[in-house]
Parts: sequence; structure tokens; C-alpha cells
Amino acid sequence: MGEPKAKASLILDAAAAVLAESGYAGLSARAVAERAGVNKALVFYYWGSTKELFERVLERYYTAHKASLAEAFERPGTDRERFHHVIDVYLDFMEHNVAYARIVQQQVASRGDHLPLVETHLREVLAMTTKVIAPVAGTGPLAPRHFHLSLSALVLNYFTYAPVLGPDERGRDPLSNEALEERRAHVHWVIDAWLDALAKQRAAS
Amino acid sequence: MGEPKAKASLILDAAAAVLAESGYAGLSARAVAERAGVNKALVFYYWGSTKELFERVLERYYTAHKASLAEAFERPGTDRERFHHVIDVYLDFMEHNVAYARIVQQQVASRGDHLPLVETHLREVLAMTTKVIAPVAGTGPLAPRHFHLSLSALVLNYFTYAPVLGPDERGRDPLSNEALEERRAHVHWVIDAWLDALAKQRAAS
DNA sequence: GATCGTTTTAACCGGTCGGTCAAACCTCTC
DNA sequence: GAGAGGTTTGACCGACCGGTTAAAACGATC
Repeated sequence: MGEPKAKASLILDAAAAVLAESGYAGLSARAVAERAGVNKALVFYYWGSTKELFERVLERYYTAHKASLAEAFERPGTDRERFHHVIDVYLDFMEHNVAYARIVQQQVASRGDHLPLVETHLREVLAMTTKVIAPVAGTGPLAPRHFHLSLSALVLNYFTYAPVLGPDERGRDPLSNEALEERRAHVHWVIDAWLDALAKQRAAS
Repeated sequence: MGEPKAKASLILDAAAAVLAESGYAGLSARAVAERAGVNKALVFYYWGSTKELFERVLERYYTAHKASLAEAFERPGTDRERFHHVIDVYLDFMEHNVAYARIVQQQVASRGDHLPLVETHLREVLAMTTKVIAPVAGTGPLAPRHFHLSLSALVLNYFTYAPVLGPDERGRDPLSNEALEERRAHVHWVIDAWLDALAKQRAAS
């Protein structure tokens, strides 16, 4: 009988799903308990409060996100190769954690009281990616910060917007493997276009 | 004495602000009334229900958004000029309607029941922008759909993510006029890089 | 100043929220 | 089988939710 997965973890998973669907304001202990198939009081028994539950969900994602990025950064190679590799890892991660993409987008857009945790995390990620971007970027409109924002937008927004736009011109689900491969190719094409333009600009100056 | 602005409109404005901050689940009649400095019952007197209020807020933004885009499309010029102009108008609109950017991002990311309205709108916008993108785009990873997603991501996400990252390397507020000008330059640079790469690709084939 | 339609208000309703608690349950040990 | 400890439950609380309503306040008209 005994479920192999502890109920505490079941609750955490359910909370992530609810959070992705309904945002922080919709993260109710009752909804989480119902989705987890568990008594509502258990949510408080294991996690204390909905706020703490929320923070634990974020923490779990943040840790995984940063770990995957950190690993990607250690890969050797040319600037261009490292750039492409980091983006590949980023795409992989989001592909397997679509709920995370949804949660982050909502949190950032809403700018509620719960923001500090998100803020800290995003700044750390910025600091990490800057190391890869800085060697090829410039200043002003070509500063690493702009490329970081643009790239993360390219990746994140696909997972949130494409499903809303519906099947693509070939009738494929935007989150199907084939469609995701196409998106991956698009992002890599974009990076190459940028790097080429940057190299050209550098050569001219 | 007599406010020039009807209370109905005050309520609508307040609703937009609450919506941007707390999302659909946080759009409570009480919060809206309080922010508008108005009795709670007035919300229902003028707008019927919170759901209708939500839809009116979206409608108002959608109408303005589509109108500004439609006007931009009529501008004559080369493909490249028209492309840049459409993006300029898009940036202008978001700059003056940051709350709209936040609301859309949250709605899209949450994928709740209220989605159909958002869905219809976004598909219409896609259909519009495709007319400008198609002449210069390609197929597969270079299909108009991908560029539409990438471009709208570049614009939208700046307004939601940049404030979370804090002041830029020169200590400026990301939503200050100067910082916004820099972002505008970045986006235009990106478009040029893309168009150049596309032209080169076309010439090679 | 009486009348009428519109606008505004306070009080109230049933329902759901986060959170608590005491009792029941389960499993293992002696 | 008697405890003991962690786990699970249903009942409950005050606060807040969307929404209704009857009455008050208001402005115009005569």
C-alpha cells in the first residue's frame, strides 16, 4: 500500500502545478490538497503555511536551474560554442520544467510582495550568463544585460506564448518534440546572426 | 468638487492596476474599490461582476493595441523601414501601457479559464504582424511565427524583467527615458542583424 | 419644496479562505 | 496488549470573498 513517494513531496508537486496555473494569489491550500489527493491539514503539517510552501516550490526550481547552468558554463570551447551550449542547456531545462517557465513569468510580471526571492535568483542568473556573454558583447545597446534579457525572453516566452497561439503552420503542437526542435534551431540561428553582426562591428571599429 | 472622470472609469483604471499587480485570481472587488476610492457596491453597479470587469479591462487594451498596430502597418516604405516602424510603435505602446504588458504576460503564463479572450487577441496580432514579417522571413526555423514570437518577447519581457534586475550598469532605472532609448536601440540593432542574415541567406540560395 | 431618476452607501448573505486543534489512526517496540 | 511517536483526519474559527438589496443622498425639473 505505502506510496513510495512521501506525501510531503506529493504536496510540493501539486503546489507547483497549481502555482503555474493560478499564480500566487490562486495558490490555496485547499486546491493544493485536492490536487495532491490529500487532507488539507497535511499541507500545514508538512509545510507550515502556503507562503512557505510557495517559497519551497521556487527554491526547488531555482536550485535545479542554477545547477544546470553552472554545469553548462564549465564546458570548454570557443566563445561561440560555449554560447550555443549554454542556450541548449537552458532550452533543455525549460522543456522539462514548463511549469517553472510559467511560474517565473507570472511572478516577474506581477511584482508582488513575494518578489525578493525571484529577484535574487534572477540577478544571480544574470551574473552567471554575463560571464559567457561579456566576451562577445559590447556596451550601451550591445551590453551583456540586453543580450541576457533578449535571450531569456526568446526561450521563456516560447513556452508560454506558443501554446496560446495554437498549432503551428504544419498543425503541430508547439510543445511537441518536432516543434521544439524547430524552435531550438531558430534560437541558434538568432545567436549566430548576433555573433556575426557583433564580429563585423568589432572588425570595423 | 466634481471629478471630471466618471467613477465607472476610475474603477476600470483601478482594476487594470490591481490586475497587473495580483493577476486574475487577485482581482477582488474590494481591492479594486479600495484603490479607486469608491464603495465596493459601485463596482457591481457599473460593471456587473468582477469577471465582466476583467473582460472590459482587457478589451480596452486590446482595442488600443490593435489600433496602434493597424496604423503602423499603413506606413509606406521598404520592408526594412516598415519593420522598424512597426517595432517602434509597439515599443511606444508598451512604454505607455506597462500595466498591459504585465497583464498579458500573466494571463498567457497562467492559461486559466479566462484565456479565450487573450487567445483570440494574440492570434489576431500574429496575423497582423505576419504581413510585415512574411516578405523577409523564410520557412521552418525562419518562419514568420518564430520571428513574431521572438520580437514580441524582446519587447514585452524588457518591461517585466528589467525592473526586477534593478538599475542598469550606469545606475539608471530600466524604465527611465534614457534606459528605454537604449533598449529601443538594442531592438533595432537586433532587427538589422536578423535582416542582414536573412538577406545573406537568401542571396546564397 | 415636491417629485423623479440616477448615483452612492451600509448592512447583510452564503460561501470559501488560511490556519488550528484535539482526537483518531498507524506502526513499531517492549 | 500497552505504550509511544509520527501521521492523518474532520470539525472548527475568524477573516475575507462576490454579490444583493433597501434605503439614503443627490441633482435636475417643475
